[in-house]
Amino acid sequence: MRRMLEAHVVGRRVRAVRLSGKRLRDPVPRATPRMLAGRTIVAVGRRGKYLLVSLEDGVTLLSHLGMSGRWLFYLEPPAARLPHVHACIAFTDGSALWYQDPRRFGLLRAVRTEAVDLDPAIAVLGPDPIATPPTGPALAALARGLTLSVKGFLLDQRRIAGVGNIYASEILHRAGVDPRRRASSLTGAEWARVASELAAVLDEAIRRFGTTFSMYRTLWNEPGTYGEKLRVYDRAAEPCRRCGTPIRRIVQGQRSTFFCPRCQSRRAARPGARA
DNA sequence: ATCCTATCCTGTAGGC
DNA sequence: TGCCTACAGGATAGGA
Repeated sequence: MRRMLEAHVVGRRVRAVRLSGKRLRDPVPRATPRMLAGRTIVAVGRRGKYLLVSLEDGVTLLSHLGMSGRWLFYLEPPAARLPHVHACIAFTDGSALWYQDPRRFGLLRAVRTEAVDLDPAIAVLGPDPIATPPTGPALAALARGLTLSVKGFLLDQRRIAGVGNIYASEILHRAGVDPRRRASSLTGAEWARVASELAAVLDEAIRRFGTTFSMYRTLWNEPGTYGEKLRVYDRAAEPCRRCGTPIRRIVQGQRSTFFCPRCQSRRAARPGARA
């Protein structure tokens, strides 16, 4: 989304902003429209899952898509109105950016650019694995002493910022690690595999514009194509693509986890591993 | 500090 | 067809 927004909105000047008035994760501050109006977008950044749309005069629009949020860009906004649109940013050239979010778990607020890192949502984030690809030893250090599961570890944005529920399952399958293992119990070799698969999965998912299995769309309302690459997510009872064993679905911390009980066991033989 | 649970909200799929 | 439950890409407050 950062890359798509960068290509389409940098250089455009905000004419006006309309809000639905509905609360998202937090209330959208009423000052947001007047902080953006009249200013030109100069860059689009990202920290973990948060988008940072920065404008002139040191103003940044902070945004998170939550579970069901999407940004839609229109050269000419449609006359028919969509449901669940909580922000319409109209540009001076007639184009527009709309924020749509049925479940309203997203976040939207304008902040001072110099204070972005102090924003409570941003301040708690751990290292960003795309900006700085993690090494095995670095992950092992972050996990030292923790009793939570390795799946829970990957999902915790305060430890690693940016991995969500789909990619956590995918990373652990590719790394051959059981998601139920305690994070502190992984060997150095296992952390090394998690680190490299984490980087590989995020890289390919980004190149494919994300994973659409229902609601998510790109900036142009098209599905992302990483769904074609999924090995375990949403494939309960289907055969593992590597060994044919039925994929299992379990629940960890109220979130679904998908894994192959054979490939992701401690004894599993792994491709490329010595016998 | 770490962990676990419940909660916010709407839409959809599947069983009956 | 309607009615019901379960579940969905996330983060956080509050309690143990």
